[in-house]
Amino acid sequence: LSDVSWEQRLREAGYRLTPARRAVLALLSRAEGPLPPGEVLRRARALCPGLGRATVYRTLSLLVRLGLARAVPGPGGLHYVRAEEGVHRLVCQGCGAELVLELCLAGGLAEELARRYGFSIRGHVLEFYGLCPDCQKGE
Amino acid sequence: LSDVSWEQRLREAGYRLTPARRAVLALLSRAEGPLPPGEVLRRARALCPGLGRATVYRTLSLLVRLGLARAVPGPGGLHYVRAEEGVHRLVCQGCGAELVLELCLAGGLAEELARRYGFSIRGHVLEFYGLCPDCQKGE
DNA sequence: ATCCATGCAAATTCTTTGCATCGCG
DNA sequence: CGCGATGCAAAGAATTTGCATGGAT
Repeated sequence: LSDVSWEQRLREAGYRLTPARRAVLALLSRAEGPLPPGEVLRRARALCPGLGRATVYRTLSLLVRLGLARAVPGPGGLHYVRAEEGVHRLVCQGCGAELVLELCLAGGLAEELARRYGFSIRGHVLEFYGLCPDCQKGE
Repeated sequence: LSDVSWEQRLREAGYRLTPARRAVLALLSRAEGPLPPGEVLRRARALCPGLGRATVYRTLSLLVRLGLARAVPGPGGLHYVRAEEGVHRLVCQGCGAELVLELCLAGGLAEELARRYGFSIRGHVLEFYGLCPDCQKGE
């Protein structure tokens, strides 16, 4: 998804394209991983000075509703990532270390689910949980 | 995972087996899906009257650390499920409706990840996000 | 008997809401 | 211009922490 198609999707759904939304959108695009709302605010202010906390929350939940972003469990609550077709992570339960995986095996499955349940599938999350080599020692 | 093996795992890790922990453990076992902490408290009090809110939070995060439970994104924050080998859901981004899926396709992959990254894999989450038939109309 | 775990309540942090104003379309 | 979107501040939830007490081992 390019930034342009994001903007189109907002418009299609009847929402306005504002500096605040552009900033959050752009920020999530560049982020290297899931971010908590507070961090989204901090970083987005570089792109949109004076941005308010409430707007970040409103924008994040709008983006999730539209399928442009996704919430994943993280330290201290929900973290947000740009919704690509799939999110694939390997997370250590000991230290929280996180690896982004390059695989994808859910494509065909998504189609079957769409058929079977009538869902329009927008994306998926595949996360593996375990202990990294270091944390296995401490166990 | 049976309740018994949960208890053993707590002990192995050097933690005490208390009524509060037993209650939360038992509750998650019977739950039909992920629950928010407040709901865990409400239900667990049936099994352990006088259970405190703080204890629920402490217990949930302990269970996650030990790999006995897992946090997933839900309305209003994190929800918790008993960690089985895998969690598989189909979630509507419009209304929050949730279907539990019976499939599993991650088994072989887990082994490869263990080999490649040295992780000890304890479980996984596979979630599909989209719009249910009803919410597609409103779009 | 020893400490870990608990319950309570306060402190802190996170999220939502109300409302006047601003600015996109 | 009109109405949706914003920022601020206050309200409301959710989560964490400190500490004296109770209970598991």
